[in-house]
Amino acid sequence: MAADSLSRVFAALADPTRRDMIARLAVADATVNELAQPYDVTVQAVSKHLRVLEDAGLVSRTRDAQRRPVHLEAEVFELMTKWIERYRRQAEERYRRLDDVLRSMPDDVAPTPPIKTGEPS
Amino acid sequence: MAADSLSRVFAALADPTRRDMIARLAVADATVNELAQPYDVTVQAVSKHLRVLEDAGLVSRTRDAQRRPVHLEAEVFELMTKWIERYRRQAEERYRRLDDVLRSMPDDVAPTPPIKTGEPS
DNA sequence: GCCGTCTTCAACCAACTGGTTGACAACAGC
DNA sequence: GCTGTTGTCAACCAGTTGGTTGAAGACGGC
Repeated sequence: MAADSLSRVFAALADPTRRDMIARLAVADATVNELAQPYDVTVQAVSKHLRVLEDAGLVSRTRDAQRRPVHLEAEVFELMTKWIERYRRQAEERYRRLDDVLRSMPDDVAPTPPIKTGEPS
Repeated sequence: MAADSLSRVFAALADPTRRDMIARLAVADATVNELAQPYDVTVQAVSKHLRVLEDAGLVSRTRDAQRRPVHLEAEVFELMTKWIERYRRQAEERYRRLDDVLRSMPDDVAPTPPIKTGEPS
């Protein structure tokens, strides 16, 4: 299913709790317990969320005794912005081009497909 | 669940088929049938995908007789880029600041802060 | 008015998700 | 060596998702 990395990243960020964790990790690294604090869920649930984020490459976990500090890996964001920007630009350019075409179109070229109707000759 | 708009947008883009549709819609508007052509799924499945994209505000559908041309709404992309860029910048700045601190830190200053920040021990 | 085309609606199904509880592994400290 | 803390693994459950088939709605053409 969502095997490709882009799908994993988008899916990971589709959850508000996970986005909030990202927001907090942008400020400082944190342990699983610390991350779990503000939410009304078990530590296990948070651990699962972190796994999703880790699989998406958005965070990494190191070892510090029995603690597992979580660290934000912001580079992956570029993957997304690249994808997004690509199509945003493409769409924008298309609109621009379409505008030009419409503006330069003489009256006798109707935008109505001249298929078998009262033929516009 | 994914009630907020940001979640809907991310979730919508977490599917490769839907991302592919976006890519094609960036080139030109298309009908449901046209969109369904390349994929090995039923038209109904594609219609469902389009509903997800529409709910996320990524596409809009107009009426043209019994056809429903699908149109890409690229503005929503900004919502995402804004979110992403915010935390990417924040994380980057944090790393920069941390770098400064480490660089300017004399040996006799213990790196143990009163609050638990990501201290590299 | 009927037919064919394009599209959606409804019901159903398998798989995934986000949550739970319970057990257990790893480690610091006493 | 026990004990407490931190975190993960496993099994389970309800709800969502992405797909299917079948029926029906909306419309142009004849």
